[in-house]
Amino acid sequence: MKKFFVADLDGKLPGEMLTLNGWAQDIRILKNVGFIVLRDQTGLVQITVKKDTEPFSMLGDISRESVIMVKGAVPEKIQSKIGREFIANEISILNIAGSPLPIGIADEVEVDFDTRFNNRFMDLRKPEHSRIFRAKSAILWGIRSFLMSQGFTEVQTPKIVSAATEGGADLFRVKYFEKDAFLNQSPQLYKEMLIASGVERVFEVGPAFRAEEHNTPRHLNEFTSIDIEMAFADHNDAMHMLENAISHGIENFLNKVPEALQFSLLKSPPKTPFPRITYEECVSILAENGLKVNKGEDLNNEQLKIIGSRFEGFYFITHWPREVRPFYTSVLEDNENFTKSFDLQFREIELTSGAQRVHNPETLKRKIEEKGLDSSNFEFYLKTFRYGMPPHAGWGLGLERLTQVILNLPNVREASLFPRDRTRVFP
RNA sequence: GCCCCGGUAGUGUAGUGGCCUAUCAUACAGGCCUGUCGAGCCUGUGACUCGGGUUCAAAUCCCGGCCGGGGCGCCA
Repeated sequence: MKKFFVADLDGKLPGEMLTLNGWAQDIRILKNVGFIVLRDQTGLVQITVKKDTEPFSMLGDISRESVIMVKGAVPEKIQSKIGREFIANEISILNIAGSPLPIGIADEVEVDFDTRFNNRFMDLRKPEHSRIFRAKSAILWGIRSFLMSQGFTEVQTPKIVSAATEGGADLFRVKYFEKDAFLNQSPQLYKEMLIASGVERVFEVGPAFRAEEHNTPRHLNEFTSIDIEMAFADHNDAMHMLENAISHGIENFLNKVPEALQFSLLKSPPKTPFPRITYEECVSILAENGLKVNKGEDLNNEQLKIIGSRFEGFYFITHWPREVRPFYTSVLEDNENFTKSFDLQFREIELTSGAQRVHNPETLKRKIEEKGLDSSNFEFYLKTFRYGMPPHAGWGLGLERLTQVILNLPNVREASLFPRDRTRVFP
């Protein structure tokens, strides 16, 4: 049906009869001429309607945001400030838009988050909102193609599960016929089971669910997790894979999305390797700033801001104390108080958590119990460690948070088409 | 889970007890206008989150509900 896009008009010769489809963003009727600003996913064009032509009489019937088809041609000389112009010979209204609009598109009026998300389909007609998802798509595509080039297989694992992955985060409970089940908070256990299956490098892009009642600009209750797991690898290998994946994702975004530089915070792919700082070094820096971190304690937001201010962009915090890491995290050979783990940070925002994993089944069982969990609930998982499990490492990367920091969005909800937060389950 | 803040036309706002018959912008309707482009000018339509209370009088004060924004904790 649709032959080409508005942006394809560039370079077309006058006189060639063409058909455009799109939304009538604005209509201006003067005494002797009329104009429609037509929008499609590629941009805007001014449709010029001369008084002596047949479509002039119907201009008044076209409401803003109506869907129209226009036949015509580009003029000899473009006079519109938009930079694209099209002289209409014939206009058809394909679907009239109601009025008033729930959100104005051409209006220069601020709209609250709540109104925006209640009317997300309208909100996304604004290019500054829809382009976030073109960016997100391109970032993900770059990461995906990089992982594919490194011998990874993309997998899909269950989101309805019977047991908690890590015991920490709260899970959403669902009815599963006569049983209780949960929405998975992470594909962690399944990724590791696939390592035991002999698929040496796996990744998954899928939803993760957290039933935490937080209300912040960086939390979603359903988010997209990019998760990898690789056999015969340690935490350093996993960090290499991560920084290169992110760099490729950003490179693909900057190269493939029109006008990416205009709205991206990052103007070029970040240089690898990313800087690394250990947890103990962070504690020392904070001590110099008069902030005390108790032994084995996580760093809070205030503390992460201070650490983050020392770096331009992405950086790793490595060797976290064992107390703040899940049971499947392996510890350093020469100091069991610290782990072969890392977080990827951008300023104070945590983007990734990763580690080398425990691969010895007895150690793993002991660590599950040390965390106060019932190891019998993890038998399906532990079993896969008893018949030939390689050493392995991996990470989970939050796609919405990554998009948020690359585009410098004030709120992570903007990087989710239909965000799920503490109070929103609609639309 | 704890704490703070907010809810006024379709949208975004002004308003802190009587001068509110509620401000402004934008949208919408009608009119004017030699090509406009955040068009301009004129006229008009349109709103106090819900329930209870205080008061001679409530958009305004109090209590509760509903809805939202944020901080902490926790996390990706």
